[in-house]
Amino acid sequence: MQTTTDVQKNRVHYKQIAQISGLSVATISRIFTGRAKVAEDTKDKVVKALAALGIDDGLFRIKENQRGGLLVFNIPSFGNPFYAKIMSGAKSAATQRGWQLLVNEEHINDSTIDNFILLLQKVRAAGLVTANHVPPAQLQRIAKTIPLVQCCEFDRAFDIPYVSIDDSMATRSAMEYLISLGRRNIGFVNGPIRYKYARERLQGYRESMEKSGLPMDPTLVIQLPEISYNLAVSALTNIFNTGKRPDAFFCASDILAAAVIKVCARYGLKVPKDVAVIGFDNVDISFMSSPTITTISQPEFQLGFSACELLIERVTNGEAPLHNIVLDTELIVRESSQQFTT
Amino acid sequence: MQTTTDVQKNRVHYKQIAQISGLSVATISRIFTGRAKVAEDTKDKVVKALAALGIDDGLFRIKENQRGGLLVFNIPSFGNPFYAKIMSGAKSAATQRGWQLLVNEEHINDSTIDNFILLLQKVRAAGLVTANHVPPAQLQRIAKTIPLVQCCEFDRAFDIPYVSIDDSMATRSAMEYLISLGRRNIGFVNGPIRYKYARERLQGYRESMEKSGLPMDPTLVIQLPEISYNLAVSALTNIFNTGKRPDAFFCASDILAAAVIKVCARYGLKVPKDVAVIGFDNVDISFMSSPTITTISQPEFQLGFSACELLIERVTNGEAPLHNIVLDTELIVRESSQQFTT
DNA sequence: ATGAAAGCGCTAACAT
DNA sequence: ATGTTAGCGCTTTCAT
Repeated sequence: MQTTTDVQKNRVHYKQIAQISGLSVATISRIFTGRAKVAEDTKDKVVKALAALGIDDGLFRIKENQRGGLLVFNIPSFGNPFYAKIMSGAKSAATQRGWQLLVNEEHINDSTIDNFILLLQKVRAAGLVTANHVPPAQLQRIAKTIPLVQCCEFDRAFDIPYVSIDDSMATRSAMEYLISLGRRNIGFVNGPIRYKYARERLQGYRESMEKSGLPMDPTLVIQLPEISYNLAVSALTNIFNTGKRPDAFFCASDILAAAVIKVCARYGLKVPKDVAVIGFDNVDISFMSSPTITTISQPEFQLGFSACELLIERVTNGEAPLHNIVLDTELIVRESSQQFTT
Repeated sequence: MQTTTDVQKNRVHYKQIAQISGLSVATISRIFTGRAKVAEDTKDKVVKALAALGIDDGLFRIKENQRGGLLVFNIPSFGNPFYAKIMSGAKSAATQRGWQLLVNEEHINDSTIDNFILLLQKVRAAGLVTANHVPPAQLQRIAKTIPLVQCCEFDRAFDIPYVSIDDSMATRSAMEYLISLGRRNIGFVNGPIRYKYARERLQGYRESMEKSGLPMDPTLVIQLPEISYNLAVSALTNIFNTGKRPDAFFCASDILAAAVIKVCARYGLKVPKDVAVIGFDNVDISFMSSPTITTISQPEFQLGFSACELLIERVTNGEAPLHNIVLDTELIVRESSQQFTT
């Protein structure tokens, strides 16, 4: 037996297959590693031997086993639908090239990093994509352990490649649109500031307000400790209770935009007439809600796809030159910001 | 070198560690397998040796490596938020017991099964939970390959344990509630009929209608090929275009309920006054939507947790007696079904 | 293309 | 608790 902690029992050994098929263990080894030519006839013998051992997937395993290994995609939360399409994209890229991809949900920080690295070792992951915010110390530690690509959220510090968007620019385009509609008293509902995307969106918001000479009301800038509908509802209720009546909200997530719309309804404010609302991510909720939500669409599928491609490149090509990818976003105008709705 | 396709390079060998630490390979082996006692001093030596080799996670790896292996949780779609909490539950159960859990998204059928089994082999999965509909042939094949537990969706055919709810009963309770509100002309928007849950919910719907002596209009029973908001909108638009005006809809998913509400709004029908709507799953959208959606809540976290527990039991305890778990559901009444809303 | 046999990495049995 | 040594499974080399 080998390294494994031996949880999987009843493992079939080459010796057995060799005996049943009348071949040598060397040939069996060659077949499964795919590192040498074997005759079709010989393969057939092995397939039959496997069948006799109650393993019916022999043929495929033989054909495909020589290809890529396992990649892990880590996300902070299954609950945020933003990641769904990203992972579909990543999975496509992996499958196309004969690699496997599995997904892990974990907030990576000082207290979880040990177990996380253990996980990567245990499954013999060949590479990792993170869509998380990872504190610098942990990021560096991971990068030492395994080929790494950052997706969406990233840190430029350690020359780790990333695939992302320009959050600041995307935010400015949405803000300029809001301002062009005549909105002046614009609030901002943001996610956790430890995320780079949150810092960049905040910066984009500030720049747009300043550039247009609009006064910024700090009480209208909400920093939530996480992307949470309920937390956003509470925070906005507090604001409205103070009597403030902004005429627009830019939100760092569609989920937060949905919360704004809900609270507006409770206070008898019409969206978009009284309050225009813009979200971020173009998640399903943005077109299911009433009114439908104007939002910034990220190329999620492509983000995941490119991240995975980049990772495979790095895993196979050792020390390829570092290159990053920045993809375009798109403002999708829906009911929550239009002046006149049907 | 061993079995591995050798994608991961630069592997550290026990011999190296032994030389640097001045110990024997046997001791290194003992430390990593955890199958024998080793002195703390000795461990320290190894930790230092690992550090010298640029591996900084040595200590933890040593401490924890003796524990469980890898479990895989397979779901049909990342896009359906219903699975988010299930996976959190499963992950908790795994972590508590020192097992690792990764998630895979795959529709399992005749054309994907080979690659899927290859995946399980490649990552050396010790066990599998499926939340998918898996056709009988593929289900049997998987069960031969690896310890298996079914979660939510299941097939009784091959004595594979499952953790689920009573879909038929849950549906009847919702239907009885609708009927008690005086609704008589009740439509049903269902998911793909290949899913057992869809068949059971349809049956529950039929039984309730019959029991109450209500006439069933087959054109008001919609079978969608997948849980899709857009498909539901189209189907409902067709119905409303024919002039039909049911006074309630029971939906096999909150996503479909959201679609009903949207289409009702387009046709000037008030929810719940003109049309009462009930969904299924208590997904986030159900309380974000306006009106909020009455729904059947499943104990998602517990479903995932129990499925994972059951799996670990089966993996470790070989031939434990088969036992299944059926958990309770709860009807959560919200605005979309209440006669008088604020 | 295949087998025989040597080599390698890991584990287990035995001795201390 | 640790080292020695035998043994096992897999890969690779060499010969055919």
